[in-house]
Amino acid sequence: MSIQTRRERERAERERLIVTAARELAEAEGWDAVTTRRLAAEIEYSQPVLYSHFKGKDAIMAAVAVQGFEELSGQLHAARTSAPSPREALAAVGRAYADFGERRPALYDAMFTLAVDLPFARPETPAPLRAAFDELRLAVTPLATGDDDPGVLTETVWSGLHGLLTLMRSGRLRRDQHDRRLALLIDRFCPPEK
Amino acid sequence: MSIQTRRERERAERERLIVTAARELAEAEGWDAVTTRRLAAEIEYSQPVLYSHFKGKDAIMAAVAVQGFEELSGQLHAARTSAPSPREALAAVGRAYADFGERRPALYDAMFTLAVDLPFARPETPAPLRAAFDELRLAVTPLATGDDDPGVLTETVWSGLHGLLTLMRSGRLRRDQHDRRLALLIDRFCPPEK
DNA sequence: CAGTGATGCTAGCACTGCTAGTCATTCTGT
DNA sequence: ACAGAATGACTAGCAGTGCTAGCATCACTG
Repeated sequence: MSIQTRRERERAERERLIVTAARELAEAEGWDAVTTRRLAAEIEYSQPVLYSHFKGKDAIMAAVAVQGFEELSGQLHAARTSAPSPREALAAVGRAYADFGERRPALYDAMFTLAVDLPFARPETPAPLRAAFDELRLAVTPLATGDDDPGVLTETVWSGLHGLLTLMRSGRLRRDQHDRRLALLIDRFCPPEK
Repeated sequence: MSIQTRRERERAERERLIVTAARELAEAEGWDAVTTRRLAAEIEYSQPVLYSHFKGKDAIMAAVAVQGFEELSGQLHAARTSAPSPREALAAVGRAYADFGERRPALYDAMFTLAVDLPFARPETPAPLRAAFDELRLAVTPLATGDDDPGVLTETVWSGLHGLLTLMRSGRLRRDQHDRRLALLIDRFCPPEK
């Protein structure tokens, strides 16, 4: 029994090792540098070992993405709960989201642009994904007006943030205007001040 | 002289053939199906011919993207000018933009997510790109309030639309709520009704 | 101690974007 | 009109990709 469990433990550990190595390599040199050969060399195992843990490269990226969601939800939570008002909470969460995308571009891509085999907005959505989305929702809903559906509203704000990030990161938006765009977006999703 | 010009004409024609073939192949089967071998077979020339016209695959995709911008700006223009009021013009342009992204996903990706060697928001930005952005700006600016900078405002609306499209198309947003999100986004960028 | 199953390995497949070098065709200068 | 130059498309190949079949070695069981 003990041997079995040790095996499983070692196996789980190696799986974590793979995910961590993939993540670090991606953050350091971008996803293009994360090839199965390179990753195998990094963990000091042969290439096919990866496939005994994951179905393929996509699955490894999905696992990295889940780690990313954990980190993101933590940062959104911190930003939200340390703001004095709902208005400032939304602004802080928006900034935290944008900062995350800027500081961890590879991670962000795995979460929001590349890997597709993660189920979003579904019953089987992994917990970290839910948690991150919930943080956003908790920041958005206090500012909902009238008959806005909280889910739809949150998705729309999220889309705005995502669009700002991706278009800027791909060189399609002027970087020096980023803060103004971000402030403008958030402002438009706050009810008019009285 | 005439022979020279005929040569150049044939060459230009073949270049158009390449771009068209790449575009049609991408629209039919996605960019993954557009390999240099496949594309060469499609135009009934050998592979290296592509490299006598374009620096590489990216350049071909960029050329396809430029075609996409021409089409997009035409559709945005039609939507904008056939609307009776600025408010409805913006809504129509938003819908036209979203429709374009839905109907021509491969083209949209070449324009807004993949190819990077196109200069955006710069002095040397190709005309079709400018035209498309201008259409958006012409729809957005009439609804600007106070001290909004038109350029920044347009970029922000654009980002919102882009985020909605990309997140939905990658399966991260519920498809059935698309219209509500789009309406909500547009609404937030219209000044409060009197 | 022989047999059995798990496990990580080497080798290789089919494919990618891209390029070097060859060869036929066409144009140029005398 | 003909030798020489140059253009241009081709075949073949390189270095790399994700992934897999099959083998050899090891740890454990009866």
